[in-house]
Amino acid sequence: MPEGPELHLASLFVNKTCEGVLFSSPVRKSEVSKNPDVAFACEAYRIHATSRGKEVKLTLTPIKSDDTKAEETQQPMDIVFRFGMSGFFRFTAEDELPKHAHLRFYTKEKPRKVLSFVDARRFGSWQPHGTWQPDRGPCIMFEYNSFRENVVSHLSDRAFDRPICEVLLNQKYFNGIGNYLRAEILYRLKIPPFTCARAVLEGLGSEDACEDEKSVKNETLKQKPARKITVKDENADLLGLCHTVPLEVVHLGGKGYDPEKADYSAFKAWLQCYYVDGMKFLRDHNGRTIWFQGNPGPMAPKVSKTPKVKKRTKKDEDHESSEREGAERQSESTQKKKTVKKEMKAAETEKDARPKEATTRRAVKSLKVNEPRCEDESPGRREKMAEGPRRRSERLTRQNVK
DNA sequence: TCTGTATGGGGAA
DNA sequence: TCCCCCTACAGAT
Repeated sequence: MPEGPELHLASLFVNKTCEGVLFSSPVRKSEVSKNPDVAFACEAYRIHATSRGKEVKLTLTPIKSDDTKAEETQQPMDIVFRFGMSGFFRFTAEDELPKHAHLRFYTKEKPRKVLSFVDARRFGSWQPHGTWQPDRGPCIMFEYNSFRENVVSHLSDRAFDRPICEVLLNQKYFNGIGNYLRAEILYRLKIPPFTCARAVLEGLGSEDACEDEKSVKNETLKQKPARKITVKDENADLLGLCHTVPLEVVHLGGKGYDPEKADYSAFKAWLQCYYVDGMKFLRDHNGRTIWFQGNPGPMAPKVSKTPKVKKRTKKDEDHESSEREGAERQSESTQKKKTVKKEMKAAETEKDARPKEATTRRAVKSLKVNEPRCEDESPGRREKMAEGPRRRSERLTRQNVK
């Protein structure tokens, strides 16, 4: 689900569903989550959400009653969330608690309802008494001017030595851009993804040429816009699109990128490049898939990386007789190391044990080598890969309709 | 049953 | 520059 637009839509969802709702402590955390407990003692409090880039802040505000003693008064608390790959909020009845609801806020009113932070993969995190992460830059959507200024004034930073597609994921400068947004933005401007970022950004001003248009868009955001916002690509530069393209997703009004939801179709139709049939894709230097059209650009990796093919260790090299054999052996040793670790983990964790056992069995048995693949040269596989999530989402949509 | 992939990012070397 | 944290799913075998 979560890039900047999804985080913002999540904050809108919280504010809409929790408007006028009183909550009551304790705030409960799942057993399995490694995130911190939220110690917030209050008989009645309200919840309000704000977003900034790829973070959401929940503010818990106590409601004072007449018999509350001054020394017992709970101060307001901010909890800052990052959603990882699968985080989102849901508001349900207590007996309909979603699977993987790792942090739960209960209503005061009975029968109780629950605002849950749901996160299947548990890559998400929260911080009680949290603040916006200091290393993250201004929000691409709602701090547009300072976002531009932050990029333009730091172009000498070595971070900009890298390909533009990789720099767009650097949250120090592009707080809110994620994998689908970088593909969509570069596609609109027909910028080869592996062009040096500095070369692309040099010459852009800290002031946006289309400022009037932007303020209109921000204005419409407060209400539900009557018409769809479309970007005039010919007028906007790359930094401009880093602002307007995510706002288009917000204006779609659904949940953004979330194949599990029935209203996913509007988002899917909005995508022009990411996972779209006929588009090319490559692994970038961080092992993430970049979708694009046309020329990949001069800084494209020589060999597209495959996550399963691990780098060889010195120990492995000592025992090698040839490059190929060595690579195969290393792959085995890496798998074995993983197996040991996973076995230990499976033994110590009783909750969620079944999937882990399956993983362990898999790891034990799978000692064969995974041949490197070059994705952009295998159209059959590419089509299948592109098709996968579509089929899945269509199936899920059908299920939802039922 | 096995493999590969997925909207992110912290931290070790 | 990597490995790792995790679950769920599609497709291959």
